[in-house]
Amino acid sequence: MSKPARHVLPQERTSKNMKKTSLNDIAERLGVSKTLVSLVLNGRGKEHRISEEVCRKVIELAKELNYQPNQIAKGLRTGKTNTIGLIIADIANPFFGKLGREIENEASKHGYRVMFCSSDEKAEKSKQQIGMLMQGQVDGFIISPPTGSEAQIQELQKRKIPYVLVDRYFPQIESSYIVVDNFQASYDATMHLAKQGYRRIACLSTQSNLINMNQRLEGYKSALADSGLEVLEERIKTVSFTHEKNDILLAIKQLLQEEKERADAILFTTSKIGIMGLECIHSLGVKIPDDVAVVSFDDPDAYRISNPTITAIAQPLTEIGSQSVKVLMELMSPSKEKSKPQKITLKTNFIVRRSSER
Amino acid sequence: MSKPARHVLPQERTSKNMKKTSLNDIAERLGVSKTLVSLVLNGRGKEHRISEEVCRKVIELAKELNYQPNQIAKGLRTGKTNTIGLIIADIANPFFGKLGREIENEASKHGYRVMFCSSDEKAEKSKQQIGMLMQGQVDGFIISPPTGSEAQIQELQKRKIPYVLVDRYFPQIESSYIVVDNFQASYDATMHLAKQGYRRIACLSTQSNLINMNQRLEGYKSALADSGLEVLEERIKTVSFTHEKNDILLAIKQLLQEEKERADAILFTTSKIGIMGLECIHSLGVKIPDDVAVVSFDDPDAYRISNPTITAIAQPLTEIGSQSVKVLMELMSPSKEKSKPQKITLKTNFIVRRSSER
DNA sequence: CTGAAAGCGCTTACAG
DNA sequence: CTGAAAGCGCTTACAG
Repeated sequence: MSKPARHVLPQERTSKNMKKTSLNDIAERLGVSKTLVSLVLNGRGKEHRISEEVCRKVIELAKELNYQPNQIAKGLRTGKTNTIGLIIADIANPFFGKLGREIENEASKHGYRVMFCSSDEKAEKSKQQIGMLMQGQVDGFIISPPTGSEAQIQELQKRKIPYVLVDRYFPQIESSYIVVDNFQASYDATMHLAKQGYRRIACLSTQSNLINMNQRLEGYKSALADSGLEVLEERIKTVSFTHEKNDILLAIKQLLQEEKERADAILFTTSKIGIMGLECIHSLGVKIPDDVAVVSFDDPDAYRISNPTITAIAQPLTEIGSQSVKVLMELMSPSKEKSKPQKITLKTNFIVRRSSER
Repeated sequence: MSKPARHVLPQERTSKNMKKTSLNDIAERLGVSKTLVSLVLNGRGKEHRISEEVCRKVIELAKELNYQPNQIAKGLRTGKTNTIGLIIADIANPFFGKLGREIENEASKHGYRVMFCSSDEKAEKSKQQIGMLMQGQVDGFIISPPTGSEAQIQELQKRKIPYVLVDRYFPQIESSYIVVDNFQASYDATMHLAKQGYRRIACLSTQSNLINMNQRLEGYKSALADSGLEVLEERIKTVSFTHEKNDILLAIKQLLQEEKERADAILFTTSKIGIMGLECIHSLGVKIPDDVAVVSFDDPDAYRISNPTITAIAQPLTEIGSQSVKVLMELMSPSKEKSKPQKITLKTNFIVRRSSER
């Protein structure tokens, strides 16, 4: 009885990893089948009425051999990876970093891990990243989709791959999403400035047609109108993602210096712009809030230790994170195949600090 | 000729995913073997002298069917996942967020993805996370090991699982690591304060015996000694990870108010402590640098927009990130099985700003 | 109560 | 130049 020739893997196992124990090892040592071991170790022993005696033995040996089920093999068999793909603009941006952390926490409660990709707000990048992760690596996605990524999202839709959008969405595509009420947040912030007596309120935003940014602009404009203030196009500046630093300096100079009617307040629509904007303001020697008041979306650490402290529109990151995971979990559960997309809009938290005092 | 009964997966495939195309689909449609298709699609057609005609056909059909190789299946077969496990304290902490981003960038150049876990500096957490990811999910680890995680690292060592440590390491364990010269950085920063004429220089650090923190303390003490200044234990305060906020406020009060000989400068050994510390200092109405000078490790955005701007010890995050991936890649390459651990110490960048001006 | 067998989608040593 | 077959480590429908 000659054994059939054993195939040898390219990376020889023996030197590496000291041969991890597999289901088979346990089965052989105990003289039972893999089936039984698998059942027992998955806690389905009782249900299959396997004797307590046998169960105990299996569990003991598994512990002794420090058995760790190979998730890859499990994944191949079951079609589940227990992994979420997270596509955001930049994990180094504290806004997304904090969001990522909240998603990690909630995912972990459901037994899920997360894989992240930074798209830098570039549609080509997110397309490549989604494509890569779609190759059987993740069970679903949480995505903050960049400008121009509609087709990718539609592709996910078409392929019935579970996903939820965060921070922004595409109105023409039926998706689940978790966002904040950007219009209201922006409206309230601008009203606050107007009530404090500021008359020449400017807005510095990003050059994108993403819905969240558009809504922030609209909220700003509406508040001006409702306060009897004029909406001047030259007080609305937008900056690109790529040359942000220069663009912002230029915009702020125009807002504060070159015009006759210089702005007496600025609304920043993201913390990234806000932080750079504040640097520019300081470098120009302009005083906050005496020369110009400042309000910004998001609430990074920097705004609390800034002097003066910066009035902020804080987003409920914990809730955005946990809700996005929860909704994704529902989409991924086999039972709820036909459930409607969930569209969740959360309130922001307006924190008045010294930068907008009169 | 009755077909053998086809097994049906629990999650019925037909409704989901519209049956992704597999190697087999292509092979069948073309009337060739899976082997051939696999070879061609992996660019090994020439090498195996498969006719150009056939190669072209395979590649064409693959494109047409939008074939995406199933990475899980590939992983099971080859034992490689092309994924790195990243264990850091907290992805929401901008220091680790930026590091994560750099690691992501470099990993992507090598065709790798990254999975992150936040350990909150808790050994139990990192143990659980490493254990989870070790179940065939990642090819190697980049870890910022918390206090008390020596055994976990030794376990990786024992199992010959590739890993590299960042930010800190355990001197008693032979590992590859990428760190900065913490002693020198701290020494230089303290000397800078001494040269500016500050005499009562305090240090606020974390309650941990991690080597990086110890070295920062040692650098501080050495510089005091070399400047002819006394090292007073009551000027060295440490705070726990859990109650940081309260601890810091208390420590700063003690440093600045309750003592007769109040501190005239403070060295913060992390940006997390630094940011909270600055908040406390502001809330106490103490002026920087007139009442107390400030220097901090790390260089978050906050330090540039703070008023005054904060003198910082910036770590070369790009290089730490890229080096850690490069070293890990070497460890994971089958050729270099026996190479010695790489121990890399990088220089920090001292940025003098207004918070330490005299 | 338990086991033999199929199969997830790949890669690769081997044979021709 | 090409294919049949084994096998990575699991899970599960089916048979007894």
